Amino acid sequence: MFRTHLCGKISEKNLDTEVTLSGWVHRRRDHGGLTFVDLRDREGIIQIVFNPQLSESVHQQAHALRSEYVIQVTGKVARRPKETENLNIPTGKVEVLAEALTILNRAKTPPFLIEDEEDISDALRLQYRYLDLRRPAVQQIFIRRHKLSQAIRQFLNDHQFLELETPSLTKSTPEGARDFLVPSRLNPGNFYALPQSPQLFKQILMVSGFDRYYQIVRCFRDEDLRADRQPEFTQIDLEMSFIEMDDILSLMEEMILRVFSEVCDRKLPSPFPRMTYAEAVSRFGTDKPDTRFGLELVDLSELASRCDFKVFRSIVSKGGVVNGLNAKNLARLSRKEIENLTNEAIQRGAKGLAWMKVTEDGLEAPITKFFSAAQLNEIKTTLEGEPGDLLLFVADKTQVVHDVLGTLRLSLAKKLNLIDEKVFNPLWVTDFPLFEYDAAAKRYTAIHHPFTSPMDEDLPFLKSEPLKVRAKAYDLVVNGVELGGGSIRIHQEEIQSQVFSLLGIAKEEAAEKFGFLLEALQYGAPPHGGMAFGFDRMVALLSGVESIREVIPFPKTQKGICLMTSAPSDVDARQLKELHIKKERIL
RNA sequence: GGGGUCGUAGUUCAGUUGGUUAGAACGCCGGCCUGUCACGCCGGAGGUCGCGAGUUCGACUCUCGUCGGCCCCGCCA
Repeated sequence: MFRTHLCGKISEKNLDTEVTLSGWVHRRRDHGGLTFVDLRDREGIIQIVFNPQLSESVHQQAHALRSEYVIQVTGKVARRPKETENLNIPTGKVEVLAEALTILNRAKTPPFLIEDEEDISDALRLQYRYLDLRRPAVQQIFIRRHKLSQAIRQFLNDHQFLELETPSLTKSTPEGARDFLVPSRLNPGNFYALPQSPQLFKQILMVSGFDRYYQIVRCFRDEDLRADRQPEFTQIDLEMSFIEMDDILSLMEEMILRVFSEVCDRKLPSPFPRMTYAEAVSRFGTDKPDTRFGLELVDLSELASRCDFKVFRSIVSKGGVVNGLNAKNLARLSRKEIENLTNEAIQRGAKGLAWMKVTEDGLEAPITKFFSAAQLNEIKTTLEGEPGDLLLFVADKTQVVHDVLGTLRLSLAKKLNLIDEKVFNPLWVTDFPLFEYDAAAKRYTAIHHPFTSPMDEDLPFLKSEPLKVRAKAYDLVVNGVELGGGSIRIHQEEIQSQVFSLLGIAKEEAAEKFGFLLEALQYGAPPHGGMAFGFDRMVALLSGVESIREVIPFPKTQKGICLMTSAPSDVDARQLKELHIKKERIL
């Protein structure tokens, strides 16, 4: 038997009992006469004392111990002498007096210390991920990840959802992200695709009558990586029949409330506020607003159209907009610092950044001369300017203005320390447009996906003004992070055909690409809808880390490489031959 | 595909205007030490300055290229 207890679980309850522990040597403090070893396992750390008075030979053995050796120790649990208690660790009131020691395995000196605070480069951590994962703080993240998935499963099980599996080797579809392809040996020249999500399958499961489905499932997208994007990631995927939007929003809200409270003891405001897409974009410049702070965008187009500042006036007359943002207390910024803000704006696509400082005497800036006293006062009032504030303005096409000020808003909030890291601000964003217009391709594209149902009252606009049609789609945004999204699906073939034709997908093409779904919808599809959450993002949010790499056991670098295994790699010529694949360098 | 940033001992980092022997801390190795817990003290080893080319009498330092990590744009529910 390797052990009777876990290191971190030893307490005063075990006093005077003999225990056997197995674990890693966290640290050794060799005093010559007396040697202390901190023994670590998943549950924590316990101090082992090697005393020559207890056993000369075991004390001698302990001299050979080194960091990360795997050992087994047997001894009595004893209360520590009063003045030597260590209240920094949970087991700090007791220690184990070693009577026997077995070195189960030696260890090379690790490339970095197995310590929570160690500041190690990402590259090294990922190369030696197994050592990185040994760090207690890192393990906590994965324990939390486990608890979260269990809590979600339990909630969904309690609500009559069935966990059903969908294929990982499936069919490539044209919409959305780039597919990862898998060559088929049995079908020369043909490829499977790894699923971007189980979207089509879960709808078909509804047609089959399973009523409620869920899966915590791996998804794949072959796009460039970001801090919050990995080529393979995990979704909480679910779908329900005979429900409307409000049914699903309230159930999902209940789920989030419950699991956040169970896993991290976090209480969220309830009910979650709701905001339309239009409102989110006009107030925050984005469809995933961080509502933990103000700095909202204010539309000044009307005022701009009647001022003497040519830049503003001409942009408005050409159909653009002018928005302002009050950067509280930033009038102290130097010209250089304002220039930095301007550069940030320009990087985001603005032509420039106009500004005014609010002083006791009113607004001050080179451009104030283009405005009447009344107009200046109006600007100040509208933006709620108080002395010491800096007012920023961007004039451009609507999307550019929103994009620039939305980004600036976030970076200013960081700069001004306006974000309370302890707060979770959930928000439902609803009433998304169904389509957007792709000017380059001269066609409409689906904002969510092509199976999203239009709102009933907007159906008349499908033919006349497609951009006016709103979707039965919804996103859950927390602190500016899009945690999940979903929609009520189209279950009627006629509407689906109309949408396809607007998307420029010909009947034959639609039939070829996802004919199986279209056909299924004709055999009595129930009204249905669903949602998918980014599970990695959820764990990251609950763990307070920026990158989802931190919450994925074996993540890939920005170039899509696994530094531990060196995947992807070259393969044997024979393997390629079997797959009917020939490599050719395309220059 | 593009922009930014970083790369020096096992690790984290410093390194002056381009100057001769590249430093610190931690870690590692050896010794001493019976109440430490980031133990302490003494001593020691450890470097292709990411790689390649160029400029120069001389390059860690300047230039160009290249490789890799990270952040972002494009791309992406």
